[in-house]
Amino acid sequence: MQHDPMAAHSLSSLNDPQRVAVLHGEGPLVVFAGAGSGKTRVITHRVADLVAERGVPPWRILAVTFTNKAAHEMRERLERLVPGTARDLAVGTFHSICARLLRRHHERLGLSRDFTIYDDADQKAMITRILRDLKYDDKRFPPKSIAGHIEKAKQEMTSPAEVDVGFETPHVRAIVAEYEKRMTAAKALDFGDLIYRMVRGLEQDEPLRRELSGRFLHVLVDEFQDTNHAQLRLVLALASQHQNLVAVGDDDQSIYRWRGADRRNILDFRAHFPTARVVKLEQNYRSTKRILRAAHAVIERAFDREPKELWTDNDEGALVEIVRSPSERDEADLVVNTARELRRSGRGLSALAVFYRIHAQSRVLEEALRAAQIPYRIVGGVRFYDRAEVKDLLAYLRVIQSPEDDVSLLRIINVPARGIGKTSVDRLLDRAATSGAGVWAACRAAGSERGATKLGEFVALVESFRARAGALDLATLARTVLQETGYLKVLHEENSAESDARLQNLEELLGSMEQFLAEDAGDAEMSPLTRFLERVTLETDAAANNPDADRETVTMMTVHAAKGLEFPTVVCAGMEEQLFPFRGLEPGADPEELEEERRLAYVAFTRARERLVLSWATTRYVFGTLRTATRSRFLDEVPPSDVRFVGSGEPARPTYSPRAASWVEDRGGSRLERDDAPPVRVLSQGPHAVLPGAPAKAPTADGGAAWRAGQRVRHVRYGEGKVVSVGAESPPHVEIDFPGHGRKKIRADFLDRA
DNA sequence: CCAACCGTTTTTTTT
DNA sequence: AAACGGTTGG
Repeated sequence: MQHDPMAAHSLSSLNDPQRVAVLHGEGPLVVFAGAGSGKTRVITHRVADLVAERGVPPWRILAVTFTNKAAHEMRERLERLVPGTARDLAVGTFHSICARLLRRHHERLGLSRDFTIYDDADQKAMITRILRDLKYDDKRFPPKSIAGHIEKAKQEMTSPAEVDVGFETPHVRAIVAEYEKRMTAAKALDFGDLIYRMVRGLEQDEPLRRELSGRFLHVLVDEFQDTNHAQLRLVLALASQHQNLVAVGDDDQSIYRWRGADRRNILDFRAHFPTARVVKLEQNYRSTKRILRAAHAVIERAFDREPKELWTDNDEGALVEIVRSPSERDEADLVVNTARELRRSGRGLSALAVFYRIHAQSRVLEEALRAAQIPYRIVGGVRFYDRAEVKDLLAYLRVIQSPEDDVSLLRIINVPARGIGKTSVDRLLDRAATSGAGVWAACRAAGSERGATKLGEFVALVESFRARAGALDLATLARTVLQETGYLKVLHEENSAESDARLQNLEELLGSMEQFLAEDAGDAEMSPLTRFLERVTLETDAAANNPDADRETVTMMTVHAAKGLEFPTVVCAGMEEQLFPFRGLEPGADPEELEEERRLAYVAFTRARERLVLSWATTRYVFGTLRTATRSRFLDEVPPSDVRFVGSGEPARPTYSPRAASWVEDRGGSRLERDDAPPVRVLSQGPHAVLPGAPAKAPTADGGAAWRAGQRVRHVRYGEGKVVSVGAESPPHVEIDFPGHGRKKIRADFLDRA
């Protein structure tokens, strides 16, 4: 292959360990890549080098990423480094790669070519129906926990038929066996199946393993610390022939244990591959020295890590701020003030990210930002593809693709209402359960009988769609469905703010179909319909398709969503015990839980480039009741010489105890100095400023009459809306129609006149 | 078959 | 605080 000037230039910009990782030849390699150490550069440059310098065809390189966003980014970066090659690179998440391989080799794996992928909600619906048919109490056997057992078994590569859950085992096994049976009948695979089936196929079908592991000359896996056992087995099988496996990750940033991720996969890499080369990337290019010291102080207290310490040539930087607020409202004001500061200084709002441990914390922050008219954006949260109308349309398309898909069929059988009510559906379900032939077969049988006109019409409707599906393009087919089912008509007739929002969402979905068709490269093996459905089930990370990602806004997200990102200024909100760390505090708790919280804090701190603000509030509403909080232990671990305490956020007379490797607080017996002492209540601005025990703000504060239908009102969270009805309860509630949010029942003293 | 009403639950993180 | 699920009454 000829010399690529771009690649050559890039090599000289790499540091020594980075260059070793990029130029590493054959054989296994594990790269411990600390936060901000240029990990993505190493992976993309390595791929580029393999293609441009070593002449490896891109389709013979497999790159596994953690998110779809990361997969897209890698493709884009490779395209820039070595134009014309990115299209052929085999890159994707574990799930998308397995889905692709399972389809390509469906026949020998005993799968239908156009299998459907069930997400968690579909899986739950399936289990719920099984419980009903098998007459199990869904209180005693919660569908979520059954789903958990199934998921866990597949992650650990044990047959779901062998789940062991203690004394309930026989019942759970019966349910799981029925689940597997019906999934097969429905031609559906759940998320766990995608990996589990592929691994089983590879391990049991030697020719297949030879074919695939022969194809992939090089296998690279990013975020290796977050792989689970099944994923490890997959990687081992795919790399079995050439043994050119590169595992990149950071055990300190392993934050998905709860989802089956096992840090041992990266820590014990050398046990799997005794000849593996080990590279550690420890130079950090992102943060100031102070920020790194703060992060290191937290992570060095973790047990059982791969020894390493980040260092940087960057400046010492500003002190880390630890801010104490009397309430979460005041904490939100801190965020508002920080945003205003950045706007004033010309840095802009996009320089600011706010992290929290759980989504529920975003509400107060949103209210404050809205009230201050500061634009913000939430990463994650409610997903587009989770909205009811979107799921309805997708369910229609899935039924058109394969009517055996019971879960989708039952979702749409009476949507929009077509006179197939609960009684009819129940009769149908009983019939299906008795015959064992699936719901669609039951529909067809029952639909042909007299007295079941509605059902017959429904069957005819679906069949007419199926007949036309091949001739119509995806978007036209979807439009036809919306029209001929009357779905659009019903929404138009409803003519409310909510129905408008739904129509808009459907319009957006149709738009994304058209875009998909335009960009689509085509695939001889799969129809566009199949591929589109697969994509929307697998590409659920909100960041992947965010149109306004670079708008000038504050960004807010959970710490999990922040992994891999960086911002000039980071505010970590809610640094309190029982919130962050959230778990692992109960006496009998698994110590690993607290360890994971610690790594989560490390991830959060290391996102910051220049300024890190750690905020906590002495009181906070949890489940609508006021809770007194204590500072997070992680705050106490940051060296005080790197900290500026704001709002008496400092511990009372701290003494460092190197022995215990933690900050021990000497409260000197003075109750007044305690941080968890009753706070002096400072009233914050805004419509929520209500003294505890004081009468709620009168809804008629402007001296007018009580609330009445048709009135325009404003809510801090939902914006302007129109009163639909006024409740008689106390405290008074009002039902409001908010454009874009639908109908909400809101306590009247949380409203202002618009 | 629906709206209204009640008590209950939510809040970890998500491919 | 507000959404949700189940029940009941029209």
